[in-house]
Amino acid sequence: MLSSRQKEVLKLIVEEFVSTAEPVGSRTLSKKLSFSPATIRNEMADLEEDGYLEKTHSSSGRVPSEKGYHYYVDVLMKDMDTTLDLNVIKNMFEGLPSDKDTAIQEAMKRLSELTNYTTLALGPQAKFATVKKLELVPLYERVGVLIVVTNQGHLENKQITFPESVDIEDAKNVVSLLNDILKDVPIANVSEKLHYEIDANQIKELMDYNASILDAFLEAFTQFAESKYYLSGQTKMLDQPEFNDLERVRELMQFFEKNEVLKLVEHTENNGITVRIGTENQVQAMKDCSVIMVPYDLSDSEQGTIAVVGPTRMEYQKVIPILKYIASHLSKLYKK
Amino acid sequence: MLSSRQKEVLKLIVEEFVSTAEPVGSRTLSKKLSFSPATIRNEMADLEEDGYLEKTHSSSGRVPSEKGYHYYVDVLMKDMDTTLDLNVIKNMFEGLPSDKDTAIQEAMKRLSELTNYTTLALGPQAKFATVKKLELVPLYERVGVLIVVTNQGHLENKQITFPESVDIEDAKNVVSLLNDILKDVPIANVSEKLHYEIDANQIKELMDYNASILDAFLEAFTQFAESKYYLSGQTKMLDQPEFNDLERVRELMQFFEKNEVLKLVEHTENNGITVRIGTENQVQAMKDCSVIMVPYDLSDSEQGTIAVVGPTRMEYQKVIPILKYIASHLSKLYKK
DNA sequence: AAATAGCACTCATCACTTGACAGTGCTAAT
DNA sequence: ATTAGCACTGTCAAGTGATGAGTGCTATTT
Repeated sequence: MLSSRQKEVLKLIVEEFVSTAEPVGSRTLSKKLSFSPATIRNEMADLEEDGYLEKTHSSSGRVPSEKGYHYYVDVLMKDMDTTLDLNVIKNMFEGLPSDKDTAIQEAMKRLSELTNYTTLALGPQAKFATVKKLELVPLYERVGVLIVVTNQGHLENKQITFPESVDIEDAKNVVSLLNDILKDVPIANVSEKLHYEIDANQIKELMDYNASILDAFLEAFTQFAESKYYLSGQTKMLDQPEFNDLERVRELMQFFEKNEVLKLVEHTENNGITVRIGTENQVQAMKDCSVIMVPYDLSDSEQGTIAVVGPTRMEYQKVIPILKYIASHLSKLYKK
Repeated sequence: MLSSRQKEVLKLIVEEFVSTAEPVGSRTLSKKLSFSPATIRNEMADLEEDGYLEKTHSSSGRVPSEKGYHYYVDVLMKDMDTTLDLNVIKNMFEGLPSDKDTAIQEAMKRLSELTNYTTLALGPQAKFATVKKLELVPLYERVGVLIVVTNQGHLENKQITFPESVDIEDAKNVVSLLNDILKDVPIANVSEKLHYEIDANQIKELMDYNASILDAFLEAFTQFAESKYYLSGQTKMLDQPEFNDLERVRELMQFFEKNEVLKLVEHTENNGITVRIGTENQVQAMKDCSVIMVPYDLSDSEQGTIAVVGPTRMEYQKVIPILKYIASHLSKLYKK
């Protein structure tokens, strides 16, 4: 258990380091607290022993450790006044497009501008979506587009080229059959359901003579399950002094380029705000970064996640309240 | 007019510099040509006077200028044997997905891996596409999705929320009317046509009582005209020694992040291969980069562009033949 | 006349030293 | 319990000198 003076010191070190990016020395702190540098040094030595602080080299000032940051976020911030200036985020929701997907994308762009950190949004998970309608639009001979509309208004499409042996009218019949079978079936179960019905029912007759149509249909559905995400303000990260190393920048950009970003927001059981600091992210390229994430609801069946990514030396105090606010308001925005 | 020895020297300087990224000195060249360094120096001095070469500082080796690169690409390469090793690009087209869009995306990824440069693909321009079918799928009360399918199988969708005063059955009628009116109309002309018909015809009656439906329709179409592009291997650029400067990297990444990449491939009248070197790109962030681009056809009405982006010190000799090959084969791939 | 050897000169780069500076830990004094 | 004093440690920026690659020019060779 930390003494209240230790808390005070830790808090000031975190805040000072967050704003200056320089290790904090005892002299600096003695100006803000009415104790001499020597006293502060003793407190700092204790905090370091307990793992809340670290030194960059033997005679440097102190820097918060992951544990230190966590204590700040979990304990110290709770006692602080984190009401936020609504003027700041007022324009956050102004004039958002009516289309949900693009609205969230746009909101994340703004959030990135507002915070100067990289933001990540996981589109509403299609997991819970169900099939609303299937449609096959013939384009030209033996080529058509299969369109799947979900109950949430998302859609997926896939061009299908039929083998010569297939009559496009037959294909249309298949689609109309599928429509009956798959209506209101959750996307995740489509594949299963389809296989089941094929074995049991008359589709077999229709499909049997060419399995490739079915494959095309199935492919369209698996594609559908892939989750989409939007990354905004990747380059904000480059403005952080911790990324003035070329090797580091390359590692980071390669991480952003690969589709591994999703790993960052995996395993969020908690349905409030989650803060992952440094190595907690389990990703090499993010070992000195923090991710703050929060789920949001667009409707009863649509849930997504938004996240802010920055250096461990992140303005938690500023970002967390904003993120909370946004998550709750995104929900309201489309629920009514 | 350059003497044949000058050509030889220029060619070797370009190739040497391309592979080493170090200014080329006379001693290096004298090993490859049977002349003494002094002789080479004289030739280099002449080439510099004529603007084909540059020095990085008063006593450095020579580096090709933009003019030098251009001469290499336009003149010297013509005399060279540029038949390419088909084994290398053999797997380029293997197992590409049947969906055109993702196929091109995937092909560009492979091209980026193969060349180690950043690649850019402009999806088939929707400009020439015409409307094949409109569909309105009702989702729940007062909300529906409008789907537009083009003759090329692309589609666009937009969620529309109807005002209370609108009956969704009316909306369906409107769509069916629009279907008749807009069928086979080029996307680019839809807006015009729509306005014209509204003034002239019976839609007015249907729409008049709430203009916002129409606005939603129109918005869907303008959105549609936006061209999509795919950028692959952005970070390949970071492997180039010319980008070992942090400021430069930031500038580049910010350029990639903004949607300005399209500026690079604008104004390509030529319908063969186009090479833009350095400042020819008219973009600050690309002033020491080259872009090699080539149009491709997917069908009579679908045309796109693929491009390779790298430093001016690019392996033109390697990239140009590959790009030519790919462009012509992409065309064949889907034309049959 | 073309090619080359020789030489003085120019820059960039690298390793090294040096001094200023910010900070610490410890001990003794308050 | 707090603080003043002091020796010590590591970082950083500036300055220095040696090294080496490369040039331009001129005189000489072929």
